[in-house]
Amino acid sequence: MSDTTSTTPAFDFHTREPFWQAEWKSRNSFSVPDVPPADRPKYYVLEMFPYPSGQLHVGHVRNYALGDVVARYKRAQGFSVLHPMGWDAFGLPAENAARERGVHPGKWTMENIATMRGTLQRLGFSLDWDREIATCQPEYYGQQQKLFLDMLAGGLVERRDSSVNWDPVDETVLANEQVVDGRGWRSGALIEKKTLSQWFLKISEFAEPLLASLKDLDRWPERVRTMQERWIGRSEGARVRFPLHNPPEGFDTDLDGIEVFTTRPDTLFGMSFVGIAADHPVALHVAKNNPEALAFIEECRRLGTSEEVIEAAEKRGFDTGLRVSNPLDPETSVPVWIANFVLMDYGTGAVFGCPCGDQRDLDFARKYGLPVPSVILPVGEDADSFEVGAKAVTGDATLYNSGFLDGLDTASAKKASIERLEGLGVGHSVVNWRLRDWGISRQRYWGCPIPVVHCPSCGAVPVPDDQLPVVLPEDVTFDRTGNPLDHHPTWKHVSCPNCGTAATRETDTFDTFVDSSWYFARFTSPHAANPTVPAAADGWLPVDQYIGGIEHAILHLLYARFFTRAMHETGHLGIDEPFAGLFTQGMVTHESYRDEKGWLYPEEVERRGEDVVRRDNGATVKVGRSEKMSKSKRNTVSPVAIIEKFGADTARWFVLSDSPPERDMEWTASGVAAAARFGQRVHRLVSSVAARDAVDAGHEAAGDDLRRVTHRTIAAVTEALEAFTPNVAVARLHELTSALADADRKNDTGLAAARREAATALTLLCAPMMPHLAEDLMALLEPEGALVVERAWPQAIPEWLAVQSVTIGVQVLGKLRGTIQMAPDAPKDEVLAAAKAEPNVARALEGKRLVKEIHVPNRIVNFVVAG
RNA sequence: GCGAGCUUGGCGGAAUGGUAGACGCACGAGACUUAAAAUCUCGAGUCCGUAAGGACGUGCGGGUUCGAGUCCCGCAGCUCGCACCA
Repeated sequence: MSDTTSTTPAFDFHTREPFWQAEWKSRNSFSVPDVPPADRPKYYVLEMFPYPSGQLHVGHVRNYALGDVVARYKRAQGFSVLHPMGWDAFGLPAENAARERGVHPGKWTMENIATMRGTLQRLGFSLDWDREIATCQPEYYGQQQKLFLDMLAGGLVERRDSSVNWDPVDETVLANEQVVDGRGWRSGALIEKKTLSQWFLKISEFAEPLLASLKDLDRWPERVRTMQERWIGRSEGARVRFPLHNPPEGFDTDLDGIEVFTTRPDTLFGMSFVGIAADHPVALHVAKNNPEALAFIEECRRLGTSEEVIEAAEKRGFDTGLRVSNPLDPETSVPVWIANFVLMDYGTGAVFGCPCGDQRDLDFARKYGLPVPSVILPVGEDADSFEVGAKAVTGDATLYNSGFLDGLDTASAKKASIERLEGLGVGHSVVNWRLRDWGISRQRYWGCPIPVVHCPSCGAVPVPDDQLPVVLPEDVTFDRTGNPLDHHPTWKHVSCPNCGTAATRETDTFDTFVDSSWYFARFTSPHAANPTVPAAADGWLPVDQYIGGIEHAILHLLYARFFTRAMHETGHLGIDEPFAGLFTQGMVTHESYRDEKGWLYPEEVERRGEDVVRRDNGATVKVGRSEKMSKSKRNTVSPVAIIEKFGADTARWFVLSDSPPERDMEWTASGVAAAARFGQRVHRLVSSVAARDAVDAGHEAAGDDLRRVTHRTIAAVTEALEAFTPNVAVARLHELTSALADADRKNDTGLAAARREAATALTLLCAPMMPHLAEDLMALLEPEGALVVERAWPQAIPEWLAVQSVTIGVQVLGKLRGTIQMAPDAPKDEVLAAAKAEPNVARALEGKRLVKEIHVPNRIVNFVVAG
């Protein structure tokens, strides 16, 4: 190899990368047993599994490269590492493909999986492929059906009516995000609200523990915890019942009052109206014989879906003519309004309006000329002169004009008012949660069948264990609207497991968030006959490091946390929290290019000096800012093309360089080229060392400096990987490479041992990022030695971390005036003397009186002077 | 509206309260080459100065400190999330 000319590429990734991949595979380098071995600590690294959309994109490459760095690093550190991969394989795009192109969702999905698996494997990730799972396979979803039935038996599931977005043209239910301006995204039809009987998981019963244990997730990003906290939405207050003064005829007895949730019971004396949601039972009752009320309600419903954002500021209402009395002040009564800003699905769907203490109530009162009684006095204001203006009172205040609450501060008044309400039997303190139960029924084909049979006499009957899994029928058609499961000729017709009479299967399938709520547990025993195997699941879980996009900060992570608890309750897991550490990585962005004809792909343009031009005709192209890659702007890069042109190691190295992983990173052609260049440079250098420097050379003093750099680099890279900053590790490896290049140029055999040591360290330290190159280099350095994947992480020797001399900055009044070289830990008086002797410092001190001398050993000297 | 995060050279970024700008990109100069590519070396925050050196400098304004990119208070801009949550 020593006579290699500089024109041939040193590292032929086209052949070497597949070679090492095959080598790892044949040695089962990345497989681990279902039960973690007792002789080593376990480490479970997991990246969020992908939806098989068709092609891997560079965002995936970044996600999985990060995870692979962790996995390979931990493996080298002596951990037994579980690092599995699978597919979030159910979902709507497969059905859309079926409708648009006539391809069966299963076929479409499995083909996509094959393509994407191929790309992942070509990237050389250290995955245990024997554990691969696809959620669309009965082996997986059948176990999910068991989990569901156990939760049903355990009282964690409920069937109840719920309203959905119904597209009357496509005859399908739409998710909220599929409803655009009140119309179906595909059909354009006006969406209707339709009430269906649906299955719910009782996540709200877990609101308290889900909230409480957030504080223990100290290796989660603060903002994810905050988002979940707000989503769960605990709020303390009171429920208060307002008796109807003038109930209209025909009112049900349970409608003889209006129940309100409030966090401000202390402001009851400031009440000027009660607001109810458009869908509130009282509102609906009023609308029965009041066309105007009905018209207003219908308008509110429309606004609910379409112009919500535009009209957000506009408070509107309708006076029902009903009045309620104030329980704390029974002599008074206030009107009941239907108000568009009151939500039916929060609290009780009714509020009492205290305009002086709530901006919305104030806006509403001003608009409709309702009174604004002043009951909250801001600290420092005078009761006789204070008036509420355009802003409601918030912040520190005391109550006044409020009977027995007068003079109390907000907190005391809340307490006192609740006590009074409870004494009167008209209210009580409650904790209200924003989190609502999780509706999991979807009227779709491509999902996990809900394992229930509906019998006319027995009702909803669980499918018995010996009839599981309930498998999706293959022979379905998408040539008509609606759910194919529903119009399948035979599938849904079964006999009741209970009584044997003719019954029908549930044709709804699970929300695909269910599939991803427990896959991390299934990975620990992916082929077991039960959902989990306790020794495996409890041995490997929790996931030590979970890595994925911030877009899953709330739903997926919250559902997975809930599911883990539910699986604990039903005996499938022994833990409560699935993910001990969470890392959310940023997006990959790219410049966009366009000319007058439209957007251009990056490969259609090239840089010429300052300009970017079209490759085909040289015309100048307009360059847009770097933003999230999207097909519509054509600012995408294909991982497959990058691998073919530069190799997997280059792609991996590049996505780990420069940008810290939690931030967005910009994909640039020059950055990829630099990564490729670096890999080749390392290969040239290490080849040179391997060819020239004897394996058994002894260390000589000439190599001391290089040794120090080597060990400092080992320490620094280790620290950087521990801190999840591979970009910093990359920088340190550049430095080691430069130092080795300097030593390589010197024709000094005294450097031989130090060069070998540096080359070996460089190889091992690069390995988590560029594993194939590292194997090639190690094979050059030690042809008979072990593979890199079988080697331990290098250890920095403390002796060589010590520096020979330190550069100490010398400041005068905090301004740097010079630097001095000193032996490490030199005595203070020597350092100060040398500092004063530094010519530039001496000049700055001249004629000044020394007030104070600051000395931070090995770092800085600061002279404080006067005069 | 509420909340979180971010703001450092031409660009991406580094920096336990202690020499700001490591490392990389782009750029410039040079070496090698008939030439180019590749490779290698050197340079570079801005301004003043031939230089030595000096002034300024981490979004803006204050503060704490011998010393602030870093800590505290206020403000602005950008990004993201939630959004009439009673």
